[in-house]
Amino acid sequence: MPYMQVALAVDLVVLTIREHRLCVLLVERGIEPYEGLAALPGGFVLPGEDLADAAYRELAEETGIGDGIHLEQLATYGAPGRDPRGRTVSVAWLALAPQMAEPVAGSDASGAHWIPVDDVNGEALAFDHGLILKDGVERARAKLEYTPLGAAFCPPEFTVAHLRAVYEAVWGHPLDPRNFHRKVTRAPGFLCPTGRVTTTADGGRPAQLFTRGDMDVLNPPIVRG
Amino acid sequence: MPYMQVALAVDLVVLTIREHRLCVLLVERGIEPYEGLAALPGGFVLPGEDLADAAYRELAEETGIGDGIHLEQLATYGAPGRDPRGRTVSVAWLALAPQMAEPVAGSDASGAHWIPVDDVNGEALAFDHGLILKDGVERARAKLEYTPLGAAFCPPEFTVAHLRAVYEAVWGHPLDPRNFHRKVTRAPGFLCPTGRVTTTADGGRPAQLFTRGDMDVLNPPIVRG
DNA sequence: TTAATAGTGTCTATTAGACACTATCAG
DNA sequence: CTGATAGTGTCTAATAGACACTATTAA
Repeated sequence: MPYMQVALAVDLVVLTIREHRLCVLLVERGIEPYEGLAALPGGFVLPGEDLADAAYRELAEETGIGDGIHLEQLATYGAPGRDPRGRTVSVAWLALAPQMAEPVAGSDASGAHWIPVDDVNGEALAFDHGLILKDGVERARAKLEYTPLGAAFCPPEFTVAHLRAVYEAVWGHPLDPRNFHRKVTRAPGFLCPTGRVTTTADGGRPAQLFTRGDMDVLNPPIVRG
Repeated sequence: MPYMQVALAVDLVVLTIREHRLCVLLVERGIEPYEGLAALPGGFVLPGEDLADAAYRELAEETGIGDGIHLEQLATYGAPGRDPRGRTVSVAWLALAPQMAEPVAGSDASGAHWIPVDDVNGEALAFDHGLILKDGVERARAKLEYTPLGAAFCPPEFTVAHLRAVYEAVWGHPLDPRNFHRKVTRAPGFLCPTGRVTTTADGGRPAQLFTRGDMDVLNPPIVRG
Protein backbone atom coordinates (compact mmCIF):
# COMPACT_ATOMS: atom_id res chain seq x y z
CA MET A 1 0.00 0.00 0.00
CA PRO A 2 1.31 3.40 -0.91
CA TYR A 3 1.17 6.56 1.14
CA MET A 4 0.41 7.29 4.74
CA GLN A 5 -1.26 4.86 7.12
CA VAL A 6 -3.54 6.16 9.84
CA ALA A 7 -5.36 4.74 12.85
CA LEU A 8 -9.12 4.45 12.40
CA ALA A 9 -11.60 5.09 15.17
CA VAL A 10 -15.32 5.61 15.62
CA ASP A 11 -16.80 8.04 18.12
CA LEU A 12 -20.43 8.22 19.16
CA VAL A 13 -22.67 11.16 19.96
CA VAL A 14 -25.40 9.28 21.84
CA LEU A 15 -28.32 11.54 22.68
CA THR A 16 -31.35 10.91 24.81
CA ILE A 17 -33.97 12.86 26.76
CA ARG A 18 -33.81 12.82 30.54
CA GLU A 19 -35.98 14.99 32.76
CA HIS A 20 -37.01 17.15 29.82
CA ARG A 21 -33.42 17.89 28.83
CA LEU A 22 -31.36 16.74 25.87
CA CYS A 23 -28.48 14.69 27.27
CA VAL A 24 -25.36 13.16 25.81
CA LEU A 25 -23.50 10.06 26.94
CA LEU A 26 -19.99 10.92 28.14
CA VAL A 27 -17.33 8.61 29.54
CA GLU A 28 -14.38 9.42 31.74
CA ARG A 29 -11.17 8.44 30.03
CA GLY A 30 -9.23 5.83 32.00
CA ILE A 31 -6.01 6.05 29.99
CA GLU A 32 -3.72 8.63 28.44
CA PRO A 33 -4.03 10.83 26.53
CA TYR A 34 -6.58 13.06 28.28
CA GLU A 35 -6.81 10.59 31.19
CA GLY A 36 -9.58 11.62 33.56
CA LEU A 37 -11.23 13.96 31.09
CA ALA A 38 -14.73 13.49 29.77
CA ALA A 39 -14.97 12.13 26.24
CA LEU A 40 -17.44 10.72 23.75
CA PRO A 41 -17.61 6.94 23.83
CA GLY A 42 -15.73 5.31 21.00
CA GLY A 43 -12.78 3.19 20.04
CA PHE A 44 -10.69 1.79 17.26
CA VAL A 45 -12.15 -0.12 14.35
CA LEU A 46 -11.13 -3.77 14.24
CA PRO A 47 -9.53 -5.44 11.22
CA GLY A 48 -12.21 -6.73 8.86
CA GLU A 49 -14.91 -4.75 10.65
CA ASP A 50 -17.22 -2.39 8.77
CA LEU A 51 -17.54 1.18 10.05
CA ALA A 52 -21.21 0.85 10.97
CA ASP A 53 -20.51 -2.45 12.74
CA ALA A 54 -17.78 -0.79 14.79
CA ALA A 55 -20.20 1.95 15.79
CA TYR A 56 -22.85 -0.58 16.81
CA ARG A 57 -20.26 -2.59 18.75
CA GLU A 58 -19.04 0.45 20.68
CA LEU A 59 -22.61 1.49 21.35
CA ALA A 60 -23.41 -1.92 22.77
CA GLU A 61 -20.22 -1.95 24.86
CA GLU A 62 -20.92 1.46 26.37
CA THR A 63 -24.69 1.34 26.79
CA GLY A 64 -25.41 -2.36 27.03
CA ILE A 65 -28.05 -2.09 24.35
CA GLY A 66 -28.34 -1.19 20.71
CA ASP A 67 -31.50 -2.76 19.48
CA GLY A 68 -33.97 -0.23 18.15
CA ILE A 69 -31.53 2.64 18.46
CA HIS A 70 -31.25 4.98 15.50
CA LEU A 71 -27.66 5.27 14.29
CA GLU A 72 -26.42 7.39 11.40
CA GLN A 73 -23.06 8.58 10.22
CA LEU A 74 -22.37 12.15 11.30
CA ALA A 75 -19.02 13.24 9.86
CA THR A 76 -15.35 12.34 9.85
CA TYR A 77 -12.68 14.21 11.76
CA GLY A 78 -9.06 13.85 10.73
CA ALA A 79 -7.09 17.02 11.46
CA PRO A 80 -3.39 16.16 11.67
CA GLY A 81 -2.92 17.07 15.34
CA ARG A 82 -6.18 15.88 16.80
CA ASP A 83 -4.62 12.87 18.56
CA PRO A 84 -1.22 13.37 20.24
CA ARG A 85 -0.36 9.68 19.76
CA GLY A 86 -0.28 9.99 15.99
CA ARG A 87 -2.50 10.52 12.99
CA THR A 88 -5.94 9.20 13.82
CA VAL A 89 -9.10 9.59 11.80
CA SER A 90 -12.40 9.27 13.58
CA VAL A 91 -15.71 8.54 11.91
CA ALA A 92 -18.34 10.05 14.18
CA TRP A 93 -21.83 8.59 14.48
CA LEU A 94 -25.03 10.06 15.83
CA ALA A 95 -27.22 7.78 17.94
CA LEU A 96 -30.68 8.68 19.23
CA ALA A 97 -31.71 6.58 22.20
CA PRO A 98 -35.00 6.31 24.08
CA GLN A 99 -34.89 6.94 27.81
CA MET A 100 -33.21 4.04 29.52
CA ALA A 101 -32.28 2.81 32.95
CA GLU A 102 -30.34 5.26 35.06
CA PRO A 103 -26.73 4.13 35.01
CA VAL A 104 -25.31 2.70 31.85
CA ALA A 105 -25.35 -1.07 31.89
CA GLY A 106 -22.48 -3.25 30.72
CA SER A 107 -20.14 -0.36 30.32
CA ASP A 108 -16.44 -1.02 29.98
CA ALA A 109 -15.50 2.62 30.44
CA SER A 110 -14.31 3.98 33.77
CA GLY A 111 -17.60 5.78 34.07
CA ALA A 112 -20.37 6.68 31.70
CA HIS A 113 -22.94 9.33 32.44
CA TRP A 114 -25.77 11.21 30.81
CA ILE A 115 -24.98 14.93 30.86
CA PRO A 116 -27.37 17.67 29.68
CA VAL A 117 -25.78 19.04 26.53
CA ASP A 118 -26.30 22.60 27.74
CA ASP A 119 -24.14 21.81 30.77
CA VAL A 120 -21.25 20.43 28.74
CA ASN A 121 -18.27 22.68 28.25
CA GLY A 122 -16.99 21.65 24.84
CA GLU A 123 -13.52 22.95 25.64
CA ALA A 124 -13.26 20.51 28.53
CA LEU A 125 -13.77 17.39 26.42
CA ALA A 126 -10.92 15.19 25.22
CA PHE A 127 -9.58 15.47 21.67
CA ASP A 128 -11.91 17.45 19.35
CA HIS A 129 -14.97 15.91 20.96
CA GLY A 130 -16.42 19.30 21.79
CA LEU A 131 -16.62 20.04 18.08
CA ILE A 132 -18.06 16.61 17.30
CA LEU A 133 -20.70 17.03 19.99
CA LYS A 134 -21.67 20.45 18.67
CA ASP A 135 -22.08 19.04 15.16
CA GLY A 136 -24.10 16.10 16.45
CA VAL A 137 -26.51 18.23 18.45
CA GLU A 138 -27.03 20.57 15.54
CA ARG A 139 -27.72 17.60 13.25
CA ALA A 140 -30.26 16.22 15.70
CA ARG A 141 -32.01 19.59 16.04
CA ALA A 142 -32.23 19.98 12.29
CA LYS A 143 -33.42 16.43 11.69
CA LEU A 144 -36.40 16.83 14.01
CA GLU A 145 -37.76 19.40 11.60
CA TYR A 146 -37.98 17.35 8.46
CA THR A 147 -37.85 13.72 9.59
CA PRO A 148 -39.86 11.68 12.09
CA LEU A 149 -36.68 10.99 14.10
CA GLY A 150 -38.11 12.56 17.24
CA ALA A 151 -39.84 9.24 17.73
CA ALA A 152 -36.41 7.60 18.03
CA PHE A 153 -36.15 9.23 21.46
CA CYS A 154 -39.37 7.58 22.54
CA PRO A 155 -39.99 4.03 23.76
CA PRO A 156 -41.66 1.60 21.33
CA GLU A 157 -45.09 2.80 22.41
CA PHE A 158 -45.57 6.46 23.21
CA THR A 159 -48.12 9.25 23.36
CA VAL A 160 -48.26 12.51 21.42
CA ALA A 161 -47.42 14.34 24.65
CA HIS A 162 -44.30 12.21 25.04
CA LEU A 163 -43.25 13.05 21.50
CA ARG A 164 -43.92 16.73 22.06
CA ALA A 165 -41.78 16.66 25.18
CA VAL A 166 -38.95 15.37 22.98
CA TYR A 167 -39.27 18.28 20.60
CA GLU A 168 -39.44 20.77 23.44
CA ALA A 169 -36.35 19.31 25.08
CA VAL A 170 -34.31 19.21 21.89
CA TRP A 171 -35.31 22.68 20.71
CA GLY A 172 -35.46 24.19 24.14
CA HIS A 173 -38.81 25.95 23.91
CA PRO A 174 -42.47 25.02 24.37
CA LEU A 175 -44.84 24.10 21.54
CA ASP A 176 -48.60 24.47 21.39
CA PRO A 177 -49.96 21.05 22.44
CA ARG A 178 -53.06 21.29 20.27
CA ASN A 179 -51.40 22.35 17.05
CA PHE A 180 -48.60 19.86 17.61
CA HIS A 181 -51.12 17.09 18.11
CA ARG A 182 -52.93 17.89 14.89
CA LYS A 183 -49.69 18.20 12.95
CA VAL A 184 -48.15 14.88 13.90
CA THR A 185 -51.33 12.83 13.87
CA ARG A 186 -52.24 14.09 10.39
CA ALA A 187 -48.79 13.53 8.88
CA PRO A 188 -49.31 10.24 7.00
CA GLY A 189 -46.99 7.50 8.17
CA PHE A 190 -45.52 9.38 11.12
CA LEU A 191 -47.47 7.58 13.83
CA CYS A 192 -49.17 4.20 13.92
CA PRO A 193 -52.14 4.05 16.30
CA THR A 194 -52.11 0.96 18.49
CA GLY A 195 -55.68 1.34 19.65
CA ARG A 196 -54.48 1.22 23.24
CA VAL A 197 -54.48 4.20 25.60
CA THR A 198 -52.44 5.10 28.64
CA THR A 199 -53.81 3.77 31.91
CA THR A 200 -51.85 5.98 34.25
CA ALA A 201 -53.40 9.27 33.33
CA ASP A 202 -52.65 11.14 36.53
CA GLY A 203 -55.22 13.84 36.44
CA GLY A 204 -56.08 13.90 32.77
CA ARG A 205 -57.79 12.12 29.95
CA PRO A 206 -55.97 8.94 28.86
CA ALA A 207 -53.89 9.39 25.73
CA GLN A 208 -53.68 7.17 22.70
CA LEU A 209 -50.55 5.07 22.33
CA PHE A 210 -48.65 5.06 19.04
CA THR A 211 -45.73 3.26 17.52
CA ARG A 212 -43.30 4.73 15.00
CA GLY A 213 -44.58 4.81 11.43
CA ASP A 214 -42.66 4.02 8.28
CA MET A 215 -42.38 7.56 6.92
CA ASP A 216 -38.87 8.92 6.48
CA VAL A 217 -39.32 12.48 5.25
CA LEU A 218 -41.72 14.86 6.95
CA ASN A 219 -43.39 17.10 4.40
CA PRO A 220 -44.34 19.73 5.36
CA PRO A 221 -41.76 19.99 8.13
CA ILE A 222 -42.42 20.84 11.76
CA VAL A 223 -40.91 24.28 12.15
CA ARG A 224 -38.63 25.22 14.98
CA GLY A 225 -40.31 28.53 15.66
CA MET B 1 -0.03 3.35 17.92
CA PRO B 2 -2.35 0.48 18.74
CA TYR B 3 -4.68 -1.39 16.47
CA MET B 4 -5.10 -1.50 12.72
CA GLN B 5 -3.62 1.03 10.33
CA VAL B 6 -5.50 1.96 7.17
CA ALA B 7 -4.85 3.98 4.05
CA LEU B 8 -6.72 7.29 3.91
CA ALA B 9 -8.14 8.73 0.71
CA VAL B 10 -10.49 11.48 -0.37
CA ASP B 11 -12.91 11.11 -3.28
CA LEU B 12 -14.85 13.91 -4.91
CA VAL B 13 -18.36 14.08 -6.30
CA VAL B 14 -17.98 17.20 -8.44
CA LEU B 15 -21.29 18.29 -9.92
CA THR B 16 -22.06 20.96 -12.47
CA ILE B 17 -24.78 21.88 -14.95
CA ARG B 18 -24.05 21.43 -18.63
CA GLU B 19 -26.65 21.87 -21.36
CA HIS B 20 -29.46 21.76 -18.81
CA ARG B 21 -28.30 18.47 -17.33
CA LEU B 22 -26.71 17.65 -14.00
CA CYS B 23 -23.25 16.29 -14.72
CA VAL B 24 -20.53 14.67 -12.65
CA LEU B 25 -16.78 14.78 -13.21
CA LEU B 26 -15.40 11.30 -13.89
CA VAL B 27 -11.82 10.27 -14.64
CA GLU B 28 -10.55 7.22 -16.40
CA ARG B 29 -8.28 5.23 -14.12
CA GLY B 30 -4.75 4.93 -15.51
CA ILE B 31 -3.52 2.31 -13.04
CA GLU B 32 -4.67 -0.86 -11.37
CA PRO B 33 -6.96 -1.68 -9.73
CA TYR B 34 -9.89 -1.00 -12.05
CA GLU B 35 -7.51 0.34 -14.73
CA GLY B 36 -9.47 1.84 -17.60
CA LEU B 37 -12.69 2.10 -15.64
CA ALA B 38 -14.41 5.37 -14.87
CA ALA B 39 -14.00 6.65 -11.32
CA LEU B 40 -14.55 9.67 -9.16
CA PRO B 41 -11.51 11.93 -8.91
CA GLY B 42 -9.60 11.51 -5.69
CA GLY B 43 -6.42 10.34 -4.10
CA PHE B 44 -4.58 9.65 -0.90
CA VAL B 45 -4.26 12.17 1.89
CA LEU B 46 -0.72 13.40 2.48
CA PRO B 47 1.06 13.28 5.84
CA GLY B 48 0.28 16.40 7.81
CA GLU B 49 -2.53 17.35 5.47
CA ASP B 50 -6.03 18.11 6.74
CA LEU B 51 -8.94 16.27 5.13
CA ALA B 52 -10.51 19.40 3.65
CA ASP B 53 -7.12 20.50 2.32
CA ALA B 54 -6.67 17.15 0.61
CA ALA B 55 -10.09 17.53 -1.01
CA TYR B 56 -9.25 21.04 -2.24
CA ARG B 57 -5.89 19.84 -3.55
CA GLU B 58 -7.42 16.98 -5.51
CA LEU B 59 -10.11 19.28 -6.82
CA ALA B 60 -7.49 21.73 -8.05
CA GLU B 61 -5.41 18.95 -9.60
CA GLU B 62 -8.36 17.49 -11.48
CA THR B 63 -10.23 20.60 -12.50
CA GLY B 64 -7.54 23.26 -12.53
CA ILE B 65 -9.59 25.51 -10.32
CA GLY B 66 -11.09 25.56 -6.89
CA ASP B 67 -11.69 29.16 -6.04
CA GLY B 68 -15.31 29.90 -5.33
CA ILE B 69 -16.33 26.26 -5.50
CA HIS B 70 -18.59 24.99 -2.76
CA LEU B 71 -17.10 21.96 -1.01
CA GLU B 72 -18.64 20.00 1.83
CA GLN B 73 -18.01 16.66 3.42
CA LEU B 74 -20.41 14.01 2.16
CA ALA B 75 -19.72 10.77 4.02
CA THR B 76 -17.00 8.24 4.71
CA TYR B 77 -16.80 4.83 3.11
CA GLY B 78 -14.71 2.13 4.72
CA ALA B 79 -16.15 -1.30 4.06
CA PRO B 80 -13.39 -3.90 4.52
CA GLY B 81 -13.30 -5.14 0.93
CA ARG B 82 -13.84 -1.89 -0.95
CA ASP B 83 -10.21 -1.65 -2.17
CA PRO B 84 -8.54 -4.88 -3.29
CA ARG B 85 -5.11 -3.50 -2.36
CA GLY B 86 -5.94 -3.41 1.34
CA ARG B 87 -8.04 -1.62 3.88
CA THR B 88 -8.69 1.90 2.60
CA VAL B 89 -11.04 4.45 4.05
CA SER B 90 -12.27 7.21 1.78
CA VAL B 91 -13.74 10.48 2.96
CA ALA B 92 -16.05 11.61 0.16
CA TRP B 93 -16.67 15.29 -0.57
CA LEU B 94 -19.40 16.99 -2.54
CA ALA B 95 -18.35 19.89 -4.76
CA LEU B 96 -20.75 22.13 -6.67
CA ALA B 97 -19.09 23.89 -9.56
CA PRO B 98 -20.33 26.60 -11.91
CA GLN B 99 -20.20 25.85 -15.61
CA MET B 100 -16.63 25.94 -16.79
CA ALA B 101 -14.55 25.60 -19.93
CA GLU B 102 -15.18 22.47 -21.93
CA PRO B 103 -12.33 20.09 -21.20
CA VAL B 104 -10.88 19.97 -17.72
CA ALA B 105 -7.76 22.10 -17.45
CA GLY B 106 -4.61 21.05 -15.65
CA SER B 107 -5.79 17.53 -15.12
CA ASP B 108 -3.31 14.86 -14.15
CA ALA B 109 -5.76 12.05 -14.75
CA SER B 110 -5.69 10.02 -17.94
CA GLY B 111 -8.91 11.70 -18.91
CA ALA B 112 -11.53 13.67 -17.09
CA HIS B 113 -15.01 14.25 -18.47
CA TRP B 114 -18.35 15.67 -17.46
CA ILE B 115 -20.99 12.95 -17.71
CA PRO B 116 -24.72 13.50 -17.16
CA VAL B 117 -25.52 11.69 -13.92
CA ASP B 118 -28.54 10.04 -15.51
CA ASP B 119 -26.24 8.43 -18.07
CA VAL B 120 -23.85 6.99 -15.50
CA ASN B 121 -24.17 3.31 -14.72
CA GLY B 122 -23.18 3.14 -11.08
CA GLU B 123 -22.24 -0.52 -11.43
CA ALA B 124 -19.62 0.36 -14.02
CA LEU B 125 -17.66 2.70 -11.77
CA ALA B 126 -14.49 1.68 -9.92
CA PHE B 127 -14.57 0.73 -6.23
CA ASP B 128 -17.83 1.73 -4.51
CA HIS B 129 -17.96 4.99 -6.46
CA GLY B 130 -21.42 4.21 -7.80
CA LEU B 131 -22.73 4.29 -4.24
CA ILE B 132 -20.81 7.46 -3.40
CA LEU B 133 -22.14 9.18 -6.52
CA LYS B 134 -25.70 8.19 -5.67
CA ASP B 135 -25.33 9.60 -2.16
CA GLY B 136 -23.79 12.81 -3.50
CA VAL B 137 -26.53 13.43 -6.04
CA GLU B 138 -29.21 12.82 -3.45
CA ARG B 139 -27.50 15.24 -1.06
CA ALA B 140 -27.33 17.90 -3.76
CA ARG B 141 -31.00 17.46 -4.68
CA ALA B 142 -32.04 17.74 -1.05
CA LYS B 143 -29.84 20.75 -0.35
CA LEU B 144 -31.40 22.79 -3.14
CA GLU B 145 -34.65 22.70 -1.22
CA TYR B 146 -33.56 24.28 2.02
CA THR B 147 -30.30 26.09 1.26
CA PRO B 148 -29.30 28.67 -1.35
CA LEU B 149 -26.71 26.24 -2.77
CA GLY B 150 -28.26 26.28 -6.22
CA ALA B 151 -26.36 29.53 -6.68
CA ALA B 152 -23.11 27.56 -6.28
CA PHE B 153 -23.78 26.15 -9.76
CA CYS B 154 -23.96 29.66 -11.20
CA PRO B 155 -21.15 32.02 -12.21
CA PRO B 156 -20.42 34.93 -9.84
CA GLU B 157 -23.09 37.03 -11.56
CA PHE B 158 -26.24 35.33 -12.73
CA THR B 159 -29.89 35.88 -13.53
CA VAL B 160 -32.97 34.38 -11.95
CA ALA B 161 -33.52 32.40 -15.15
CA HIS B 162 -30.04 30.96 -14.84
CA LEU B 163 -30.74 29.91 -11.26
CA ARG B 164 -34.05 28.41 -12.26
CA ALA B 165 -32.34 26.39 -14.97
CA VAL B 166 -30.12 24.94 -12.25
CA TYR B 167 -33.08 23.81 -10.19
CA GLU B 168 -34.78 22.35 -13.24
CA ALA B 169 -31.66 20.45 -14.24
CA VAL B 170 -31.00 19.06 -10.76
CA TRP B 171 -34.58 18.08 -10.06
CA GLY B 172 -35.39 17.07 -13.60
CA HIS B 173 -38.67 18.90 -14.04
CA PRO B 174 -39.77 22.42 -15.00
CA LEU B 175 -40.74 25.13 -12.53
CA ASP B 176 -43.09 28.07 -13.04
CA PRO B 177 -40.78 30.99 -13.99
CA ARG B 178 -42.98 33.62 -12.34
CA ASN B 179 -43.52 31.94 -9.01
CA PHE B 180 -39.85 30.92 -8.90
CA HIS B 181 -38.82 34.51 -9.54
CA ARG B 182 -40.96 35.84 -6.72
CA LYS B 183 -39.81 33.13 -4.32
CA VAL B 184 -36.08 33.61 -4.72
CA THR B 185 -36.09 37.39 -5.00
CA ARG B 186 -38.19 37.73 -1.86
CA ALA B 187 -36.13 35.32 0.23
CA PRO B 188 -33.99 37.72 2.29
CA GLY B 189 -30.26 37.21 1.76
CA PHE B 190 -30.58 34.70 -1.06
CA LEU B 191 -29.69 37.09 -3.90
CA CYS B 192 -27.77 40.37 -3.96
CA PRO B 193 -28.86 42.70 -6.76
CA THR B 194 -25.93 44.19 -8.63
CA GLY B 195 -27.97 46.85 -10.39
CA ARG B 196 -26.63 45.61 -13.71
CA VAL B 197 -28.71 43.78 -16.31
CA THR B 198 -27.87 41.32 -19.05
CA THR B 199 -26.98 42.92 -22.37
CA THR B 200 -27.36 39.88 -24.58
CA ALA B 201 -31.08 39.42 -24.22
CA ASP B 202 -31.69 37.53 -27.43
CA GLY B 203 -35.33 38.18 -27.96
CA GLY B 204 -36.41 39.19 -24.52
CA ARG B 205 -36.32 41.81 -21.84
CA PRO B 206 -32.89 42.13 -20.17
CA ALA B 207 -32.68 40.41 -16.82
CA GLN B 208 -31.23 41.72 -13.58
CA LEU B 209 -27.87 40.31 -12.53
CA PHE B 210 -27.38 39.02 -8.99
CA THR B 211 -24.57 37.70 -6.86
CA ARG B 212 -24.90 35.10 -4.12
CA GLY B 213 -26.21 36.43 -0.83
CA ASP B 214 -25.05 35.53 2.65
CA MET B 215 -28.04 33.46 3.71
CA ASP B 216 -27.37 29.83 4.58
CA VAL B 217 -30.76 28.35 5.39
CA LEU B 218 -33.73 28.89 3.14
CA ASN B 219 -36.90 29.25 5.17
CA PRO B 220 -39.44 28.50 3.84
CA PRO B 221 -37.82 25.98 1.50
CA ILE B 222 -38.31 25.75 -2.23
CA VAL B 223 -40.29 22.57 -2.67
CA ARG B 224 -39.39 19.92 -5.20
CA GLY B 225 -42.96 19.44 -6.38
C1' DT C 1 -67.00 19.53 42.21
C1' DT C 2 -61.85 21.24 40.55
C1' DA C 3 -57.59 20.49 38.23
C1' DA C 4 -55.31 18.47 34.72
C1' DT C 5 -54.39 16.54 30.29
C1' DA C 6 -56.27 14.79 25.52
C1' DG C 7 -58.11 16.01 21.48
C1' DT C 8 -61.25 18.84 17.97
C1' DG C 9 -63.07 22.98 15.80
C1' DT C 10 -62.64 27.58 14.15
C1' DC C 11 -60.87 31.94 12.92
C1' DT C 12 -57.19 34.74 10.60
C1' DA C 13 -53.05 35.94 8.41
C1' DT C 14 -49.92 33.96 5.34
C1' DT C 15 -48.52 31.22 1.61
C1' DA C 16 -48.11 28.14 -2.77
C1' DG C 17 -49.51 27.60 -7.19
C1' DA C 18 -52.07 29.00 -11.28
C1' DC C 19 -52.11 32.32 -14.47
C1' DA C 20 -53.45 37.23 -16.37
C1' DC C 21 -51.00 41.05 -17.33
C1' DT C 22 -47.30 44.58 -18.15
C1' DA C 23 -42.24 45.68 -19.50
C1' DT C 24 -38.48 45.49 -22.59
C1' DC C 25 -35.72 43.57 -25.70
C1' DA C 26 -34.50 41.32 -31.09
C1' DG C 27 -35.78 41.14 -35.54
C1' DC D 1 -45.61 44.86 -35.74
C1' DT D 2 -44.49 39.57 -33.72
C1' DG D 3 -42.24 36.66 -30.61
C1' DA D 4 -39.61 35.97 -26.73
C1' DT D 5 -38.17 36.57 -22.01
C1' DA D 6 -38.45 39.48 -17.47
C1' DG D 7 -41.06 40.68 -13.88
C1' DT D 8 -45.62 42.01 -11.13
C1' DG D 9 -50.41 41.47 -9.67
C1' DT D 10 -54.29 38.73 -8.44
C1' DC D 11 -57.14 34.95 -7.33
C1' DT D 12 -57.91 30.54 -4.74
C1' DA D 13 -57.05 26.67 -1.99
C1' DA D 14 -54.28 25.19 1.69
C1' DT D 15 -51.79 26.00 5.74
C1' DA D 16 -49.70 27.73 10.46
C1' DG D 17 -50.65 29.61 14.63
C1' DA D 18 -53.80 31.34 18.16
C1' DC D 19 -57.09 29.83 21.00
C1' DA D 20 -62.20 28.48 22.26
C1' DC D 21 -64.22 24.40 23.31
C1' DT D 22 -65.33 19.45 24.42
C1' DA D 23 -63.76 14.76 26.48
C1' DT D 24 -62.05 11.99 30.14
C1' DT D 25 -59.51 11.04 33.88
C1' DA D 26 -57.70 11.73 39.35
C1' DA D 27 -58.56 13.52 43.59
